[in-house]
Amino acid sequence: MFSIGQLSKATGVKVPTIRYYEEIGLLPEPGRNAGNQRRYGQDGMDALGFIKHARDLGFSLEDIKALMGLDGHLGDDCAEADRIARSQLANVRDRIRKLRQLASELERISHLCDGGNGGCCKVLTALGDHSQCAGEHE
Amino acid sequence: MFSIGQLSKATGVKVPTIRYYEEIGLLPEPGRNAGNQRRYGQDGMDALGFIKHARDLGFSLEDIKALMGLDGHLGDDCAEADRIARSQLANVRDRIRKLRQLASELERISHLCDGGNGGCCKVLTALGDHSQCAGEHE
DNA sequence: TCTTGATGCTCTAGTGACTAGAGGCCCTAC
DNA sequence: GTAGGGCCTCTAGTCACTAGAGCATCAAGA
Repeated sequence: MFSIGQLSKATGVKVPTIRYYEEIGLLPEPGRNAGNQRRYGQDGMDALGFIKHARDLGFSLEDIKALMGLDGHLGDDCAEADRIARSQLANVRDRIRKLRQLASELERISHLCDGGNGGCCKVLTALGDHSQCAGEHE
Repeated sequence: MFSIGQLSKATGVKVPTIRYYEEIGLLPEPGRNAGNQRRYGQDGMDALGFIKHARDLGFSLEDIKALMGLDGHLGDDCAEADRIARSQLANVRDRIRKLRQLASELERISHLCDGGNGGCCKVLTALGDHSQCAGEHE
């Protein structure tokens, strides 16, 4: 049996966050000891590990709830789990694409200040004027 | 003079968002007409354009507030504007790096389901087990 | 056994950047 | 004059936590 603090250390999820996951129904309510403190078994550890990993991969708590719901009847809903994973992948790729455009524009803006005091300060002007941007962003 | 709705259409910032920016002191309070409705001049339009563009570039409202504060005394604080822009660039690059790792892991996980029913369903298992991951993420 | 300090408990409120809705007032065009 | 769209304020909700208050419990050492 693990205390909430041990669970936290083992998974890297902070204590208040664990209680929050329980509150919103993501993590099943564990048993309590005589002093009303939470006591977790291996299943609680596994569930929290699943959540942590999926969160690190950028899944929303809503998605994770759906994924965990599938866990009971795996065979049938493999397609559903796959769908969620693929949609998350598309999401991540889209974010990368947008961020690349932002980075290139920020580079352009930063270079305006390279010469020291000479061409300064075009940074604020560039930020105020989208028409100077090479491509579309957002 | 523009109404809040006209400003919204021109800049692409939603009406409640404009009021929100005013509430938090990012956008200066405009004048009002006889019926207590906001009326903006070109300066309001420019300020909102600046905010919009900087938001699209991923700057926080806090950063934008700092950037706009510099506007009055540009010469001196070019260095500060440049510092904020560069730190934002570093930030974006870091997010891209992390997202690339996530994408590659998500690709790996998605491929587990490629064969249809054969190897199904490893997706949920993979999500639950970080030790299967090739690299570090987050 | 007693004490001490870490850990645990519940509850409320705050974060950032909005978004939604209620209930009412104003403006413009017909 | 009236219809309907736009505008007003205010409150509360979103997501995924985070912080703090004020108190109870636990484990280890004296």
